[in-house]
Amino acid sequence: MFIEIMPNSDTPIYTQVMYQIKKGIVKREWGFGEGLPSVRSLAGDLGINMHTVNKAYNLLVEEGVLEKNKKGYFVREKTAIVADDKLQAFLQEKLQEIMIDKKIYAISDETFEEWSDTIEKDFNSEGK
Amino acid sequence: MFIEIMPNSDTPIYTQVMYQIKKGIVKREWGFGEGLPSVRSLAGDLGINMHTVNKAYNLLVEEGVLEKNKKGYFVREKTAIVADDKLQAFLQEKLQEIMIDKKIYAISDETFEEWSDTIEKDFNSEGK
Amino acid sequence: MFIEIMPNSDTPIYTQVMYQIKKGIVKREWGFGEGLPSVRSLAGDLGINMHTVNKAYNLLVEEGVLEKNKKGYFVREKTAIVADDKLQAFLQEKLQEIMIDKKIYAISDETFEEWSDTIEKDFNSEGK
Amino acid sequence: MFIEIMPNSDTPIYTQVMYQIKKGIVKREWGFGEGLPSVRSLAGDLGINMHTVNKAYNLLVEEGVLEKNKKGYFVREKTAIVADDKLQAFLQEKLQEIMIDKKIYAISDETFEEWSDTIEKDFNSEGK
DNA sequence: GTGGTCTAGACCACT
DNA sequence: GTGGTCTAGACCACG
Repeated sequence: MFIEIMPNSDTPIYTQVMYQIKKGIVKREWGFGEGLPSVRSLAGDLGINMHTVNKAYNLLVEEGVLEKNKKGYFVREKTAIVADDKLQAFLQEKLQEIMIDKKIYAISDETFEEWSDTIEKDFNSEGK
Repeated sequence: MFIEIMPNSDTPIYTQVMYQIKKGIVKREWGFGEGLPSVRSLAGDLGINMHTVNKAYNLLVEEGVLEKNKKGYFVREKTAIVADDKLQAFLQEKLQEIMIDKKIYAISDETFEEWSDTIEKDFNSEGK
Repeated sequence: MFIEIMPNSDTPIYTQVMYQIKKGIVKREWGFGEGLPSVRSLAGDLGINMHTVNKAYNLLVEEGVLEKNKKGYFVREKTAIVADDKLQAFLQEKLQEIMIDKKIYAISDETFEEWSDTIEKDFNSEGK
Repeated sequence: MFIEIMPNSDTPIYTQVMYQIKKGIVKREWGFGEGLPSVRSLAGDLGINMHTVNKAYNLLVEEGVLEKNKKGYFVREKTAIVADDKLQAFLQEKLQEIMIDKKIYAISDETFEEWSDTIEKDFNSEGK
């Protein structure tokens, strides 16, 4: 799996790590039940601090995406990942924000579709 | 126009104000060239800090949504509002995040459509 | 409120802080809705690190005991504090452990009652 | 005797083993003076590391619950098992924590009694 | 002034 | 070798 971090993005690093891991799961680069790299090794690979990775992992546990045991962190079984009310509200809010910006900046449906397709294709592309 | 602020949301207040204003424009509650409430009065109405409103207004000027002159802030002509590269990248990133969460939490296309429709309807509804 | 930390205890400091805060709520030294000391000031008072207090506060938010907004951390309304299954299982496990030790070490019911009474009295005593 | 280990519990495995053994003694599944399974065989049965069992056994010797001789580990005579100050303090602290949580989460006396009864019944039930 | 993020580095617990 | 805890200190975002 290729995790890319943009240190200068407005998005906090731990959030980026979270999404990159979720993306890896979506792309099936990590199967259910599979173990993730250790906190320290991933931190080393990405050139970031251990605590930052740790925070990302723990938040993913809270979200129900990962689980941890005494050996480390693992991808949880798919059946267990469910969006609670708070997360659904969060997604709806985010969706509304995008739709507002789409209107305000007069981004055409075509452009928007194009973006979606590119992302979707990325999901289905072979991981590294 | 009704601006609703959720003080306990994770979204910063100035961001909420920005989106509520943009939404007002989308809903045509504010026409192009129309003046916005003064920083002080809006802050008073919403019960928030003057600096917060000020920040929201100024960021909207930066984004090209508003313009400022000696009399105050005004909605800019529609033709002038264009998303620059940075904003486009930001929107694409946000779109990717939603799509990742949609997949991870196995949110059905139907549910997603439903959300979009609700938001869309809100855009076309009569503002209070 | 008097928070006492035992740096040499086996119990992690953040756990101690959590229980001291809950105890303060039980003793009604902190009312519902009341604000807690800032992360940094409490850390200063206790002579511990800011991050440790922060962790305690955030875990209490997860547990539903506190809530946070942009101004800081607050005691949540009592009605909202409910033990979920995991927490109930945890308490039952802990209860079983105590009962096992009670039997093994032949601690008399009288001694045990005495301990409970002392703790209960402490709950009802005037805070600092 | 049936020793059940929950690998995903927050409680360290050696602690779980310790309590399961104490529980076995309470349930009189192991009489005083009786020998315990060898470190290797128990570790094998439970599918855990030998060192982990070893640690549990040695800590129980320290606590005065077991004694060790050249032939292995044995349940010590009941009269010899006494809680020292440190252990008493530990139990009182644990008791206080449970009582705090009971109050905070508004767990009723009835529920609590029920839990105690269930545990007590387990103590008196026929072992496996 | 409040919390949030990130880093660097140390020591410990568990298996 | 894995994660957990704690510290010290810096910089930033928010209101």
